[in-house]
Amino acid sequence: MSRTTVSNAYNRPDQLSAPLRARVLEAARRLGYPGPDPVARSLRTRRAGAVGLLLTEALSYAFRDPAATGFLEGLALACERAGSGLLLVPVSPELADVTAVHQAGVDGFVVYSVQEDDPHFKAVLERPVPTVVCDQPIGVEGVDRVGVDDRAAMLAMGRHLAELGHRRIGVLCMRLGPGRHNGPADEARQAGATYPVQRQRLAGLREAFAEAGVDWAAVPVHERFEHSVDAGQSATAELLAAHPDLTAVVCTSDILALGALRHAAQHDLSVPDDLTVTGFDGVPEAMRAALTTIRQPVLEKGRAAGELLLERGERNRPRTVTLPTELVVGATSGPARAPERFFSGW
Amino acid sequence: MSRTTVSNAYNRPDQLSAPLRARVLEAARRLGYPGPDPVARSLRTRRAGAVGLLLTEALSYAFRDPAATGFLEGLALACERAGSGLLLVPVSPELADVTAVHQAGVDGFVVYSVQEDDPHFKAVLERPVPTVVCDQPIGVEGVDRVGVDDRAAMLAMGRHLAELGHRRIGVLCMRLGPGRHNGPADEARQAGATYPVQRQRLAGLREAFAEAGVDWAAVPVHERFEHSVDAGQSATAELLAAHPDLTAVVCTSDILALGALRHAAQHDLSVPDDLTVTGFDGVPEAMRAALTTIRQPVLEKGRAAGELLLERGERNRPRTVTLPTELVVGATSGPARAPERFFSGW
DNA sequence: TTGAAAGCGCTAACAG
DNA sequence: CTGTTAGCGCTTTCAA
Repeated sequence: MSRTTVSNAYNRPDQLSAPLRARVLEAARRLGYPGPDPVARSLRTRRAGAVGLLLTEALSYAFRDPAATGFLEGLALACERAGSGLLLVPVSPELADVTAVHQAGVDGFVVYSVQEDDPHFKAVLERPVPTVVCDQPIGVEGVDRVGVDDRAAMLAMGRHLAELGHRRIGVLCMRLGPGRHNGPADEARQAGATYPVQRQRLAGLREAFAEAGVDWAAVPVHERFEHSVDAGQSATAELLAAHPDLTAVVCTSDILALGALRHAAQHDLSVPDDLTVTGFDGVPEAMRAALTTIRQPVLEKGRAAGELLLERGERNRPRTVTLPTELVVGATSGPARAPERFFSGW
Repeated sequence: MSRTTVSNAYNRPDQLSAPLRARVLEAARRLGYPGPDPVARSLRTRRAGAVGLLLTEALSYAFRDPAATGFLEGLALACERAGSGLLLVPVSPELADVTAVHQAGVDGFVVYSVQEDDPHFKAVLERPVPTVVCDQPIGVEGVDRVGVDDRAAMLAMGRHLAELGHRRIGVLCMRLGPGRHNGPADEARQAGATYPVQRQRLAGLREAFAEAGVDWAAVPVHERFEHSVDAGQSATAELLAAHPDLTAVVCTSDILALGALRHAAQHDLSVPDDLTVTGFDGVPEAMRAALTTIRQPVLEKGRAAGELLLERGERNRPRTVTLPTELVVGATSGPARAPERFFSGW
């Protein structure tokens, strides 16, 4: 009996008679043959049957960030439908060890929100497989992208706040660039941010307040390396200590905003009467807290990224998918309090 | 120049001179050679560099269940440390299509909480790679397992409730066996449960109440196919409608218990004065709600599973890891209300 | 240090 | 319907 016959027995049941196939499978079982080796098959067919996922953060962090899990859920959905596996590539974000990217047996990569010039990302680009980026980096040649219009979204948020009379605002943002920077981010650092998404969000906000006649140079922006509720809380404390006159804290993520809310609660600041707080993302926790935020379709982003990568049948399709966002006015934004009301407790 | 030299240039820099190596790499770049093909390398070295993960539920569900994400986080941590990828195997839980398991190029499988006789699990066992099970199924020969003592944990919970004077309790449990069953689960169904974890938890509870002289046959057990807060809520409504005299609702998961709490809140039942509610797992949401529950180290489970699979150096290691659990008495369990206090509003 | 040869396990042409 | 042949791209002895 030849190898072909056995191979056919497994892969193309219609190419041989049923009894013969049964005989083959029976013999295989008797001999303890575990079926075709998937790696050898992949080598031969030039198809790994899996999509690689590259994240900025440590793999384990992704499961703690609700926006990331939403994305993962959507991506997993798309992979399921296509019968493709999802390989989480184990990169140590601080380390520039790229072997994991080289070692990944995948048919393509999805890159989720990584820094410009990320070495792992560069390694991905060198691999001869298609790549789809979600969110960041932007404008990489030959690479499809799915994301939202961060600038426009934050512009809408800024206008909402300006309409409410806010003129003295503070901003909490996520990591802007290299280094474990925590604290105020001056305009130079803002301009040099290697995370386009943060850059865009700040730009949108700046534009909205420029319309209201607010000088951006006077707007304090505080950066946090870690993305967590705790980080948001401590950053808010810092921000308000330095600028007691602020009427609103604008955060570039819901997680940070939840930290701001926690600070407010612990310091008997009434939201929104004493302080307006806003977020970005629209994660479940934030919606439960009635946070004023920008909702973006995180699950759809994952699904779209997966589909872009897996359904490569049709050429000439859009190489960029921009999903819609929505300003959700919750219970944490209200009219700016009168200028004379100060709080010494900060 | 020979293949060996090129291979060495990539894999064993110490086997050739630095200048030669540079020359090779330079030439590779010039010729557009993307580096060694990971699949071919895997075939040759007989190492895929990835761990496969098999879940009961659809891949996408895993990201929504906090216990599962905790497990994933721990597993991802172990994989990171070992430099191994984590391949999420796309199985459609309802479908018995096993090809995804056959197709996965992995060095081993981690199986998370699947049913006995799950066809995907069977397919995993046929693969000639090591396998580690978390939670379920139990007692599979030649397969390592990490889990907790579900029976003992629930025994402790039952005793806690019995001490508080509860005698008329109702139980909400997760899927017990095949079929989309929703509603009361009689003793036959309980005994025939194909999910050992649920079986064990019920057994522990039964034992505790037997000690208190309660006949298990009189304890209503309601099953839900779906594992969600909504399911817990509707099951609680059903349970209390059929048994208005219950003083406690014992849930085999926090998610279900959160649903019970929601039902109580929406029906003006005071917890724990009118009704005691308990959960299982100790997920963050539940701890925030001060739920009385059993805390189990979900992250550690993931990490232990990964380590068991990846650190196969030492032989004669324990083939089973049983992690500790802890009864956490929160604010949702209190003394049973007096028998005469009934609620007609149910 | 470098090169030649062997083969990991499989599938896709093609010929019978 | 079945068998023969030829690689997929790599690493690893082993010899030069």
